[in-house]
This record gives sequence, structure tokens and C-alpha cells, in this order.
Amino acid sequence: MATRAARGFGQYSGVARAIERVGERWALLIIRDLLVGARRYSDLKAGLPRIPTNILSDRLKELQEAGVIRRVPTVRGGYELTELGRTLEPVIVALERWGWSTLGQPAEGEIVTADAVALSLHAAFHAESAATAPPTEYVLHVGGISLSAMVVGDALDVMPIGPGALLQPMRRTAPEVPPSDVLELEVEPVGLRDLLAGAPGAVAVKGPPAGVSILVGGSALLARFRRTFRIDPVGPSTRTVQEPGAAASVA
Amino acid sequence: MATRAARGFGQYSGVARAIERVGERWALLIIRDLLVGARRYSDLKAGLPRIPTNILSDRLKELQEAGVIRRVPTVRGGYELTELGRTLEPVIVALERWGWSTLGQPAEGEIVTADAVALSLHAAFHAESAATAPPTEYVLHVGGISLSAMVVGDALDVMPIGPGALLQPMRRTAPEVPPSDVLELEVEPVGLRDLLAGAPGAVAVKGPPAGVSILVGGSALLARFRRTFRIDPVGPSTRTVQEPGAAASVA
DNA sequence: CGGGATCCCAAGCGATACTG
DNA sequence: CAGTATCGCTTGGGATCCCG
Repeated sequence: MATRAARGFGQYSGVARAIERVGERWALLIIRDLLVGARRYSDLKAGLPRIPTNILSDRLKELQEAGVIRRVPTVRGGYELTELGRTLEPVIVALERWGWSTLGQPAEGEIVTADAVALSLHAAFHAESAATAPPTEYVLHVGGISLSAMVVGDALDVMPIGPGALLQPMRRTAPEVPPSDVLELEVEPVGLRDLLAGAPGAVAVKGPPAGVSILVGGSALLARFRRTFRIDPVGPSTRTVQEPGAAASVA
Repeated sequence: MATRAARGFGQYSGVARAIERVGERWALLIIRDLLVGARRYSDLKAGLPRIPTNILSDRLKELQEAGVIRRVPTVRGGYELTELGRTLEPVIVALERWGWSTLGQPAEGEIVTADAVALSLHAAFHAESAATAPPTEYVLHVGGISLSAMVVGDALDVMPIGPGALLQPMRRTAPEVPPSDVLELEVEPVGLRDLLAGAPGAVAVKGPPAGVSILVGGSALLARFRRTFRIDPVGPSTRTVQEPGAAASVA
């Protein structure tokens, strides 16, 4: 029924309103996938394997009412983010970064999806570090899915590739990257975590971490990857909120 | 029973794991309040008026298991964020900023709480703009609650004051701010939105927006407030994800 | 066949009452 | 004050069915 008005938090507050609008179960994962690009109903379902179809249907309706997604008129079952929906990117990125720092081993039956990895790369992307490197293509194979990340200057372009790809848009800019600037990795899910969120000290000092094997390219390219993509362990925002540490501050 | 293991999303992904750990209903609001400082059970309940007590109890247990909060040993019913919990600040701030941009009128029965406003000020705080101004104290009265925000250099210190205050810690640094650098405002809830997230063009050009009245101080101080605290309308992060706009990118 | 809508059941949520 | 216990109700989950 998509009736949620009665489930508010009773607060006139930014966080509360945000959660009322996009905090429902599965909603932020749908938004995450749509951040990578427009998707069809079946694409979303495939990227969210455990979502019941009625819930996906409900969420899509609610998110349309909230104004964060809209239908793509010319494509049956196509959905895309609105301008407002795209402004949720900082929220998704913040969650992604925090999630990686607390992400242990994959649980039984957990899978890796192409859109999720694509967004992880965006969340891990350091434009400043990237800008100092020549144009580079990184090809990743993780748990059965494959994607290509093209870095040119401070711009990143990620797309799924191969048979499992949900869609195959034209590469926007396809500058020929010389073979010496192509890195191709076969990565276990846990290896991806170590690669993106692992201890920075280990950058290419002792070769690839466990669960990461280089198919094409050298260790210098791996070091470039780790300079370009990394999720710093602690939220690096400037905090000035009072420290809770002291018990005396309660009472 | 706080059993949530079976409710996972089936994905090995940062966002998914983050939502599994702190995405349950009410959880992020609890974390928001604890971000302002340590709180007791009754403080949290008062700051989250519509939360059922059993849910608050469940969430506190779950968040402890997740390692984001802990009990304050010396205070009965006291809770505080752990180091890991404090790293959720970027998530809360991102939600706060997005929420304000979509926050309309207050709905029937919605209230404003001190901790929520305190965190809004943090989310709106611009350290660079603040650093150019002399030490200033801003006192806000909003919907029955009051708080004081002290800005010294690029540091912000917010605390609830007055009879409705949940706790009254010692001000950490109490430099005497000259009366000419104290601004005291009486603000309607909607006025707060216009003040924090309103059109920047209106900064002190035509006086305070509707719902904002100056009790102490001049319009120059109000302009200083708006330079120091503002939530920019659009997420200003550097996006390079492919634009979904074109229908051709689906199919 | 893709894109949903309809069931039914279980789990989570909300309100109230109650206890250490 | 800081929770626990209980109970009805609402949502989510999973399977199935329908429709263009």
C-alpha cells in the first residue's frame, strides 16, 4: 500500500526526515544500484537477489513518491534517479566507507554484485591521487562478475563487463590506454576488502594481499591502484563535538 | 530477542553491511543523539519521544553487540559511542544535510529536540568561514528548547542550556565573548530550516527570514551566523558516475 | 518472458503494563 | 530510573499467480 505517513519519528529533524523518506529496508540498496546507472526492474532484482518482488515493487513506488527516482519513459520497467535522488550520493558513499571498515568475512551465501563493486570503487576513489597518474584501466574479476574502471586524470568511469553484465553502455570516452597501463586482477571477496580498506602500509611492499592475484600488469600498477582507490579506516571529518569519553559528562 | 542474523541482505557489500548493523529503525537516531554526547536511558527516551521503551532497549543491546556503543560504567543507564561508533559521524552528517534539503513544514505533532538541533549545527558548520570571524556565541531558542553554540576559531562547541537541557556539562573552554559578539535568536522550526538551508542570496540582505527574530545582536551577527552555518542545497561531491539521464543507457 | 500483483505466514514494531 | 514482559498489529519474506 505504500502507506508510511503514520510511521514517522515525530521529529522535525534532518536525519529523521531523511530516514523516513529513504530509510526503509532495501531502499538505500536500490538507490545504490541506480547511482551506478539506470536499471530495469529485472536488473534491480538480479542485483538484489534476496529482495521479494513485492517489496521491490513497493519501494519503487515509494521512492517515486518521495521524488528520488522516476521511470525512464522509453524503457519498459526502466528506472533512474532524479536530480534529488542523485544528491543522495554522499549518504551512500558514507555508508559504503563505514561498511567496508566493519566488513568481515563474507557470510554463508553472500554474493558480490557488479553495481555494488562499482559503487565501492567510487567510494574509494581519490581524485587527487589519481590525477598524478597517467590514464589507466583497471579490470577486476570478483566472485564471478567483472568490471572495468577507467581512470583518466581525476575522472573515474566504472562499468560492468563480460557475460554477467547487467547493461553494456558505450564507453563515454574511450582513450586508448597503452597495455603498460592496464592492470587486471582476479580478486576474492575478502581480497577486495583488503585491497580497498586494508592496512595502507602494505601497499605493494610485499606484493598483492592474500586473495588478490595479478592477471595482467606489474606490482607498480598495483601500487597505483592502491593509491587511487582506498578507504581510509576512520572518518576523516573534522570533529568538534564534545568528547563523550568522560563519564563525568553524564550525571 | 535482538536476533537479526537471518535478516541480512545476502550481499558482501559495504552499504549492505552498514545497514545491517545500524540501519534498523530508530538506530541512527539513537546514534545521532549520542554523537552530541553521552546520554542516559531516560535522556534518549526524552529525545526520541515516540520510541517504545522495548525498542529502545533492543536497539541499545544490538548496537552494543555491533560495537558502536558501550555503557558508561560509572553511570546507571549511561551510554556512549565507541570509537567505531564515532566514525559514523559522516553518515549522520550526510543524512542530516540531505534531510534538511527535503524538510518541508513540520508535520502535526512533530517536535524539535536539543540534540537534533545540536547535530544540525554541526552538519551545517563551515570551519573555514568560521575561522575568519572573532570568537562568537550563538544562542538559539527553538520550539521550547535552547542551546548555545560557541565558535572560537575553527572550533564549534554546542550545548543544550536552560530548563529543558538534558545535561549541563561544564563548558570546556569558556573564553569570555564580548557582548558585541553574542547573537541570540528566537526561531520557529521552519525558520531554522530557512536559516540553515535557505537560499544563500538572502543572507542578511533583507534582515532575518520569516520565523526568525533577533533577541540580542545585530544583523551583522546574523550574517556571520549564516556564513558560519549553512547547508548547501546539492551534494557538492565530485561525481564521475555515468549519467543515467539517457534512456539509451538502459536496454 | 519480463514486470509486476496476490496470497499467507513469520518476524518486527508499537502501546501498555509491570518489575528490580 | 532502567529496563522486561506481553499482546495486537503492521511489515517484510517467500511462493505463487496474473498480465501484457
